[in-house]
Amino acid sequence: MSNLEKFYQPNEVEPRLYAEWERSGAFASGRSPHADPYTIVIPPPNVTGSLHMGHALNNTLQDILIRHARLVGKDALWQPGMDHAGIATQMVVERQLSENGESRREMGRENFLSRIWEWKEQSGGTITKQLRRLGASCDWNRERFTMDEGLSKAVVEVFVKLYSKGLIYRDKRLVNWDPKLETAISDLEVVQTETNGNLWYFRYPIEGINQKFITVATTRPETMLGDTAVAVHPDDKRYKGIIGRYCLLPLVGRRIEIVADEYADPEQGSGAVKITPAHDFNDFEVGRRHGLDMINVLDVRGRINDKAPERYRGLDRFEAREKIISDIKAEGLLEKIEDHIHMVPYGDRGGVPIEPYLTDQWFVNAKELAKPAIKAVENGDTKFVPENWSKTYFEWMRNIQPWCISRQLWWGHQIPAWYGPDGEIFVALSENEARQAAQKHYGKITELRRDEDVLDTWFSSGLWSFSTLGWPEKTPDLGRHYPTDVLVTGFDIIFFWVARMMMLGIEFMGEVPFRTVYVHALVRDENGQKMSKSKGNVIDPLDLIDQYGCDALRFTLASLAAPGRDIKLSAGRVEGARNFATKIWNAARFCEMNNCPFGTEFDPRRVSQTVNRWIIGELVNCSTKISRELEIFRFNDAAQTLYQFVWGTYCDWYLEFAKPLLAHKNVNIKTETQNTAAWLFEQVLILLHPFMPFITEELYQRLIGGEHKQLILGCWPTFELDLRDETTANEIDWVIRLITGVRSVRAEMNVPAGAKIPAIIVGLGEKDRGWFVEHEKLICRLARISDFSTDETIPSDAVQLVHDDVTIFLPLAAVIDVDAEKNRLNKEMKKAIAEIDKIQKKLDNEQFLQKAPAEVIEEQRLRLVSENNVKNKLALALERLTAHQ
RNA sequence: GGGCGCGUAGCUCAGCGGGAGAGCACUACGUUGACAUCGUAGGGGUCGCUGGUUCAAUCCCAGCCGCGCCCA
Repeated sequence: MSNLEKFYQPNEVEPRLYAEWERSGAFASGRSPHADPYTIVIPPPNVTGSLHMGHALNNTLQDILIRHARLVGKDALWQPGMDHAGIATQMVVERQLSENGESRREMGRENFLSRIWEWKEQSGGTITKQLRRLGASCDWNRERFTMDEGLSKAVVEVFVKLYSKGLIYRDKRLVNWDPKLETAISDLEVVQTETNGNLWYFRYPIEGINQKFITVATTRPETMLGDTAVAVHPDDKRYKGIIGRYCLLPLVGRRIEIVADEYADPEQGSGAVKITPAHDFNDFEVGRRHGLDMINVLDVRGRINDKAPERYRGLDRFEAREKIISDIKAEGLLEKIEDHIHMVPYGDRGGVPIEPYLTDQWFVNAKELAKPAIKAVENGDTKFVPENWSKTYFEWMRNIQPWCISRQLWWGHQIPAWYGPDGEIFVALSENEARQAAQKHYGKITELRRDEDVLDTWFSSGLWSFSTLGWPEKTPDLGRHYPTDVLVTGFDIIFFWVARMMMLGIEFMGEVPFRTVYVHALVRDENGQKMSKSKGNVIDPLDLIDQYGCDALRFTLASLAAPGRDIKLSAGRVEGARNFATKIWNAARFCEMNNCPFGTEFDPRRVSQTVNRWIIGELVNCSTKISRELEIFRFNDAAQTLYQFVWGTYCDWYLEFAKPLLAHKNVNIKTETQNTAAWLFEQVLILLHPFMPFITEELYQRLIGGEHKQLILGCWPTFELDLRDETTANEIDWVIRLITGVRSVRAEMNVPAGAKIPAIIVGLGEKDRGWFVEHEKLICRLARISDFSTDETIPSDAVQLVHDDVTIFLPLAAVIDVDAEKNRLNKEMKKAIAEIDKIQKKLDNEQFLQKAPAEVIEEQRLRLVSENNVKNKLALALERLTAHQ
């Protein structure tokens, strides 16, 4: 009997084992100070976040790498943590406040921030608990947060240094402005959304020519209040005569010049385009080229400000749009309205259309920082896997824009800049230093005002790869774990995060932050749709864990993680992986029932039984493959290799082969097989552990007993390749194919599965005779043969199976349908002949013989011989059948 | 418009120069003492289309058709 329950119970096992791992310090790095370090920093999830499928995939892959590294004896560090998610967090807490009728402005900055910290303590970081459910073996004692003291220090340090090098500067530029959140946001946080809108054609009167107009088309009429020019293409004949003249801006009355600029597209609309430099990125450039005024007509909330005529002031931008249209119409200046599909930029957090908005902000000179970051990928200091993603990286980096890093929020790292009364800027590590600098500058103690803005969250997460290791202190960790080995991430944050870590890592550490960037795909639903709340097709990884167990989910994600292709996830797939877990569990029960002694010394070299030697050889193959596949991040291949080996080889064949040996009366044979089965299973558990940590740990501990250490801290097997011997592999392959062949014929002939039938084997040569003799009993057992005769007298009415050089006769006089049997043999014959034709054609081709490599030719010759062999045997069989008739 | 990628069995996908593969689904049979969350066997593919390179193309190249994604 077995001590193991009939089924594996993930819900019981997972929390128990995880707690044990964590408590025992199994995740902690630094346990083997002399081993090579292996380091991964987690892409920090938002403090507001909760686990979705993308996280599940991302962290499963990281955990596989980390657990593998740990098992191969490296000093593995998986550095966990979260980022403070400036906008998202502030929104969450503000929403809470408004439910209580409070507002952040009323309570003031300090109170608001302490409320956020309170919130963080209570409900922030849900995701780190969820990562535990995923089995993530992060070194939790080292968990960091972008707003904690050390990381904040790093942020200030970086800001000050970059400022002093001129790489951070203050500038008045157009930025993406979110009127709902009242802050600048980054280009990357803007989602271009296709929208059904209109194109309004307005007629602007030309000054000095009665009743003459120039027509401009716009998708945003309200911006006309800030127009400072109309542009036409210099080659556009229609407008040649009026370049340099002025029009009178309707409703406003301002004189604006008609300028020639190639930005105006003669094909678009009327060919003339209104220019609003303060409210459009393209117009901004035109404005710069022509020295135009930049008139900002909106306030921070997107309402018309007092730069506009009185009657529009205070109107929301969309109310203003309506009013302007109707006013223009009333003046008879509305030429026409067309339907128009165009892209409207939305803020991805606030969800409202963003405005290009002219303000003073802090910028990073990204172009400068990008130079070495581009070079590092060009010369291979950092490699992308799949390699193709480097193109995306280059594309972005080579066209990089100044990075606006200031945000008009309260939650975040406040910018370490102070202003004097005259606007003089003092950037310093502390207020004290700023004061001293100011005193020096002004020659007296001067009141300073600190910049109220905070930094973009990505500014601090850009430092993640070294700030988490203790920088700016010169910690031993920094020397040991930087550069990290691999960054595992989705392609969607190559720009946000990877690029910025590259730039900042190189700038401050003098070296790339990671050797490899492994970019995985997106997880979609089973129809290939992106999962989204609005579509209602979100699959919650925690639900799948509840339903099928964590290992099943992990194994599924790993199997589907083929490079360069998105993952279509369905529950059916996870169910399959759950079944795999059950299979593993039952293999363990089998070993246990057969008293296989786990945890004992075993020397695979001292094994005598062929099937035992064979499975050891297969294991060597399997483990070599997996090591290689993990090394090159082929998670899907590694998962498949494991699945195939455990289920298709170990369970389907080896355990079946082992059954008679486990019941053998020769104690040596029995013991050897018990030992082999147990040892092999232990190796399998280790190989599986990175993918399926819970079931493997559970079985390891249950089977091997308390005094042994945990599997998580076990030792990844390495084998000498000569443990596998090809002769044995060929031998068992011959046996397997023979058994399969007999089974196949039986099924086709409708022999009842339970019936044992006799067989005659003919044509054994020296080599296969030995194989046959050794495995006869096994073949009988697995092919349900009552007994074999090697008598050369050929029975007159039998089904004939051609197997390499031998023919097997199954005397099935009673069941044989001669025609059906003829058909069967003819079908095989046809196949053989087709193959022979193909090969013969090749071998008859002079060019082939001349140009193909010798081993290819030889291979074809061998194939021809063996196919001919089969063909002759089949011919013989057909002949016999006809004779019988 | 620029860039990246994908069209291989009913579905999801590996393979990517020399014998078309896996899982799931499907069909038939099956309680042989690990496992029905299982076993055994089987059917099913002009590898999107058209050209080219090559002794040889699902694989390389070009064009086309269909479908995604990213950036403007």
